[in-house]
Amino acid sequence: MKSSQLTIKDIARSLNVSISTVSRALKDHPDISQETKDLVRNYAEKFNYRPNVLALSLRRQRSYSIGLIIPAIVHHFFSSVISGIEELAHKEGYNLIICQSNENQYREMINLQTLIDHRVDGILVSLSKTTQTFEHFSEALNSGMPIVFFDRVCEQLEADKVITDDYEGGRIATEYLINKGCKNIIHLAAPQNLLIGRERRNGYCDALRKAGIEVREDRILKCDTREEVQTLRHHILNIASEIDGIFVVNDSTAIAVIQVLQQNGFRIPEDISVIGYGDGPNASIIKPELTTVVQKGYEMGRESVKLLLQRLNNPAADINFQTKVFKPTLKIRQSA
Amino acid sequence: MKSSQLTIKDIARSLNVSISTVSRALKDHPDISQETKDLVRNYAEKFNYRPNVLALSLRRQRSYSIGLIIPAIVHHFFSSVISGIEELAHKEGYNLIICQSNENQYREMINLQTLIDHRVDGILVSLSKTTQTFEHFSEALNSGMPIVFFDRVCEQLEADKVITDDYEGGRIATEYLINKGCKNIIHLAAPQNLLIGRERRNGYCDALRKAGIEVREDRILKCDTREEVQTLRHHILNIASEIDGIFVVNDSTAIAVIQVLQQNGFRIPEDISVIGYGDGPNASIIKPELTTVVQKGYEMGRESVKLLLQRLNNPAADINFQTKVFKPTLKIRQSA
DNA sequence: ATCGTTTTCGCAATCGTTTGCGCTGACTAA
DNA sequence: TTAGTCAGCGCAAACGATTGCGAAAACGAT
Repeated sequence: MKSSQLTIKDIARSLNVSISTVSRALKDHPDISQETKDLVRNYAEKFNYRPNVLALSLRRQRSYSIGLIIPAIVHHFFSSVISGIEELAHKEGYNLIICQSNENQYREMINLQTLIDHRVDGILVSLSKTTQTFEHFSEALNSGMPIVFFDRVCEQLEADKVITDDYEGGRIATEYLINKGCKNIIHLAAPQNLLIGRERRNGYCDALRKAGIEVREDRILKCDTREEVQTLRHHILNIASEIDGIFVVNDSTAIAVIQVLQQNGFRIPEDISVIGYGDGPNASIIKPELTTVVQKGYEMGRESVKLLLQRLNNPAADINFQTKVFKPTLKIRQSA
Repeated sequence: MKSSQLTIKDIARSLNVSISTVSRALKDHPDISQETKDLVRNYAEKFNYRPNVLALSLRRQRSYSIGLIIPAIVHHFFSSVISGIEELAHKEGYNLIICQSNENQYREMINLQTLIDHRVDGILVSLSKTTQTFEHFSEALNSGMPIVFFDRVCEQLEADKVITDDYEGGRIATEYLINKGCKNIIHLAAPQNLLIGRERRNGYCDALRKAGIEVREDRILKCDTREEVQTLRHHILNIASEIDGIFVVNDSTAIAVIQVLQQNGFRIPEDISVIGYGDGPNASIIKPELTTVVQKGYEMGRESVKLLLQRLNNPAADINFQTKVFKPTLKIRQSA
């Protein structure tokens, strides 16, 4: 079976011309006569010749593929980013290799190495939660690999970045709660090693301060998954009666919190208002529908590719790294 | 910058040995003296030599990467399949190239060609909704490309397959409704060109017949997205008062239906029982929580890779195609 | 008939790696 | 001394494609 693919060598042999003639004929090189071109092209078409991308990449020293390292595909935000990336990448003739880090620094490092080994032309990265050191990335950057970080980026790394203004996101969410009359607002936060975690938290804190509300450390809980909500269930319920607002770092955690509170007799938003972050499809499934900060995954994906392509298509000259910032907005529904 | 990666040629030059010696030293070939081996290996390690995967693939005529064609990453079922695939594939040293067809036959064909062009060793496919012809796949199969179809498969194609027993799924869901006392059950179905669409429908029909309930064509609606629910909104509401049960072909559609019904005063499950299909995370967010047929995405992904690897690792001898069938179960919650 | 041009094509190197085979030199055995 | 063995290494082809350069025809001009 496995009649392994037709090559220009095969065509050359069959047609009694040289390999180079076939190559040139296929790409319409002026040195080749029309007659020969037709001959070669008809043959190629008839037997469905397809160039070997591997050989091409080797020869050109360019693979026309880009790598993506993402914490987890199952999160709606990330899968919508992927859609944006794919869309544009394919349109520009690039192929996408996707790797999941599963929120694990070690896997992330392996992924990075894999992509480099495959000689991708550039890499798109959203950091894993557990990533604490960044040498793997700075090494890659220094060796000349173009990398664009998106959403979960790292301040210390000098590179192109695409982010949402998470400080702003935290601020507008919290201010909305304050304006609604909330006085005792807690924050369920992402790990603070992530910039997005710090920024959203800072936005929350500053909004409180600006309103003259004391910022209490015991009202900021590290809690950004459904599972963690279960772990912190008792603690949350203990303080639930003293609070009237919650700003949660992502939608699925917000939903889990709402469920726990509802199960224990708290009414949302009458007793406690809740705001999420992300605006995924779940936000409008939960009752009450979730008020949340909207994050534009698809657009961020596209923008990341754009930045990467800019770098790929320009000579190494441009050393100015860019950071593209998306402004978050608040989608007001029922939960706050 | 772009100090393009170190090659064995570079090492050979620096160390004043031949290229072949470097190659052999790195892979512990007995012909090379320990001394030389150490020399080469130390150098390689020190300067972080990494073999060029492209060159290797070209040489070996094997890329150690497998392709995946999937309708849409954003669906939870598919992203969990991906996780299963990735997990096993990476463990076995294979790299994954993911393509989305976006439920579009043309894109699917492009994806297939792209993967073949990249000389993947094998391909995993779940068909797009709009795919009506299958020559692209049969051609690829005939040319010797190993392909495993999963979930959305095609009867006519002779290949390895991984499916859930969708007939059974439709049957147990419908029987459960019947046992709950439902007499007037409608079915919101997937496109009937998809085998899973036909099977689930047949399961539904047979369950009705077995219970002595007439199968009415006007009670089977083609409707498998949130958007279509909106389109059919009026029709659904018109018949809502005559029915007491709905078997829906997937969770998100089921949820959309519940929302529409609730908005119009129908109580779930008191007035109408609803059963979904898939058991994604949304199922336990909606109120009432969704009773649904569970589909094991992660496991199906793993199994698909297993079948593919079997074929890759065996000589072409084995012509017997296998079909691995997962038995669906019913996750009973509140909506039925 | 001779020279110069132009058209049309082939040779061979190259990308990074593997691998069959042959070669050299040291050593052993007679 | 000579032949044979073997350890240790290099040459070169191969994988599939591109491309600079040279070369063989064909043709016109003188």
